[in-house]
Amino acid sequence: MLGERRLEVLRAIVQDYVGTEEPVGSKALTERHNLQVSPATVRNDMAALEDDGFIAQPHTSAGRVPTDKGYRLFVDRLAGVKPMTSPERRAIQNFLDGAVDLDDVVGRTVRLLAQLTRKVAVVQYPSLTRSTVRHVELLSLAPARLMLVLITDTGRVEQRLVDCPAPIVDNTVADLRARLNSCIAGQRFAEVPRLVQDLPEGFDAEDRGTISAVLATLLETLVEETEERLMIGGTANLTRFDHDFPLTIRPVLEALEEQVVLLKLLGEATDSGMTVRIGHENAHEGLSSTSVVSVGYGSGEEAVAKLGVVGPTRMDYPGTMGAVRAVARYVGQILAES
Amino acid sequence: MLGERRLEVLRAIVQDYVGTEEPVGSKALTERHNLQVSPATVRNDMAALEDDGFIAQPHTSAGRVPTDKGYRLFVDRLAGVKPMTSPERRAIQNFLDGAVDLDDVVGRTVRLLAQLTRKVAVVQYPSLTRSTVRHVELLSLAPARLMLVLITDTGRVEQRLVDCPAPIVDNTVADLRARLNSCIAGQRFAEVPRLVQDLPEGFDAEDRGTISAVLATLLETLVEETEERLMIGGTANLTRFDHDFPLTIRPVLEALEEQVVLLKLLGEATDSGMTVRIGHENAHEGLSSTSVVSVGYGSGEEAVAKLGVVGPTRMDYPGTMGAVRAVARYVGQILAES
DNA sequence: GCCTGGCACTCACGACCGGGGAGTGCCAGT
DNA sequence: ACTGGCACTCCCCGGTCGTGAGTGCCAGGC
Repeated sequence: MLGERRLEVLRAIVQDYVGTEEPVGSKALTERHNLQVSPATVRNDMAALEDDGFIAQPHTSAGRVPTDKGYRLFVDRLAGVKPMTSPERRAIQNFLDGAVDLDDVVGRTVRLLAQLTRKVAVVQYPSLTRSTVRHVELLSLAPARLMLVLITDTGRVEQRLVDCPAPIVDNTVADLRARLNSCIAGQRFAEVPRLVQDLPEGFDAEDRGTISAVLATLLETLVEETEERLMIGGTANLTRFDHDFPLTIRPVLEALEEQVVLLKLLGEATDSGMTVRIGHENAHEGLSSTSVVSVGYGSGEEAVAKLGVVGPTRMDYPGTMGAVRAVARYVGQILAES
Repeated sequence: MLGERRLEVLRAIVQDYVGTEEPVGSKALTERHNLQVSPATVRNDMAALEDDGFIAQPHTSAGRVPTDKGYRLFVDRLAGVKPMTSPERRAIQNFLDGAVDLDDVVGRTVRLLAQLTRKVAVVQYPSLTRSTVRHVELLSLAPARLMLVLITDTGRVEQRLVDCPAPIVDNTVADLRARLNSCIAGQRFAEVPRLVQDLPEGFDAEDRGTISAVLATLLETLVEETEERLMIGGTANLTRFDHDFPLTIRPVLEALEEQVVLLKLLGEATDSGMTVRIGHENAHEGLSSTSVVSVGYGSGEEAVAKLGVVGPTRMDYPGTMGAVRAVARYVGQILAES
């Protein structure tokens, strides 16, 4: 049962608080925003908003501060996504265009996001689950030792050593390489296990053990590398908001070092659209006074990975969301080109 | 002109200060360490040490604190390297033994160092400059597009796309691959430019452009990848000593994000033995109240890369140096095995 | 019924103050 | 050359107090 004006008051409180970093009072509100009512009226609205849990006061007779719930309402109903200006867009594109390989793309993206949002940036490497195999290479390093190299369409390269149960001749290796490639090149990872299933049958019995070892390693690589890697940056920005939370910076840093936590964090984001997790909505308690803005990105229609930023709950949501969305788009483009 | 006892006093001051994190006074010193003299005598020594710039007092009539110069003398002449206990050694070895590939080795090393020293850990990827080529692979992705994959003896894999000036047939690719490998496999990177110099001459004129492109890319890769990558971890440990430097943590984080700075930092370390850079000895001003302990590591005799930790100048130097040295040794072993 | 101005009340914050204590420098004595 | 004594310095800690922003509530006006 929130009146239109009350929502307006909440919006004003969020905006002012984000700007000033100080609890905002009724008088200041009426002055800065032209709500056409008196402070007293605003006070009534504030009392109501507080009853509903959207705002809170740090101490009796201090100004009001938005709660997690208040921010939630703000992002859901009151705030749009602030689009980037065209100079900004150009800067993003220019910066990302200079990348030479996948590591560089991810590295640049992290730096860009961190700089743009002045927050901690997290970028997941493009996932292999939805990727396709570009090429598989087999090299014999020693009579009974092979190296398996897997190249994906996102430009990622993975290599594994394979110890063979029996020596294998180069011709067989070449044969296996050719068959493997004709079998799975261009195919999605998910399809690979099915496709290689019958492969050993075309070979001599003595080589089958080796073939199986190779295939086992290949499948293992596909699974293992589905556990994503990620890159983070901009941790120095944590100090930008630490005077509010001198105690909180520690658990945040700790959480950021645990890849598992971060992957889960990004993973929670729904595939389509942007996800904003505010304060206690984050499962990890070290992040209970931070918000996470994340979005999927990809070279095609589907998202192949996620990226996002971690900042204080008191953040400029529209601006941050705009930056995150813009960066995600351009990274997608870059990946599609390469 | 420092008497034996004065050195002893300095050592005691450093040890106490590192332990208590508080300026240490003459009385406390005589109590905790059995210097067989009275506080007054110690005061005289302290005055002399202060005149020589080894210690300082934060305020008049507070205790003394070691200066950078004091720490320097301490590590140079007063402190040994504290060896790890054998359970610790075993733990290190066990932890590192579980690594599956190079990334994993480096990742584990960073975590281990950070945990062991409770400081920020920095580990450089094994350098390619002294590495040897294990294998070069060439794949044709499209009629006029090749992929070059370089595999090193340290298990590192680099790939590059090569756009060919003219289409090239698979046979030629295979031929080139074979010749390249027989030419440079097992050779040091530094030798490669000389070795491949005459390679194009064995091929048809029409393919020479492509061959040159491939070789150019190969050499470029060797150079580019000599610019090292590195991994850092344990930044959460910064908060462990930040109550001393609440202002300083920011520039430290910033310095840590600049790979260039870090590489230079590690690079300064001499190849043999451990290097300790104390406070202002570090070129980067953001690190002027931190010390860096670094050492080279490698699979053979020579160091292929460096690793180290960054912590407050007030650190347990013997213990830290012991941990760093031990980790470097075991990483070297692991690399040699793989 | 909703909005407004007025009013008394609450508290965080910063300034000020004063005692206690750890530490120092110096000096005279052994 | 070392020691004990002594006066001095100054940080730190706790308590007090004034100020000001902000609040809740109430009575009155549109």
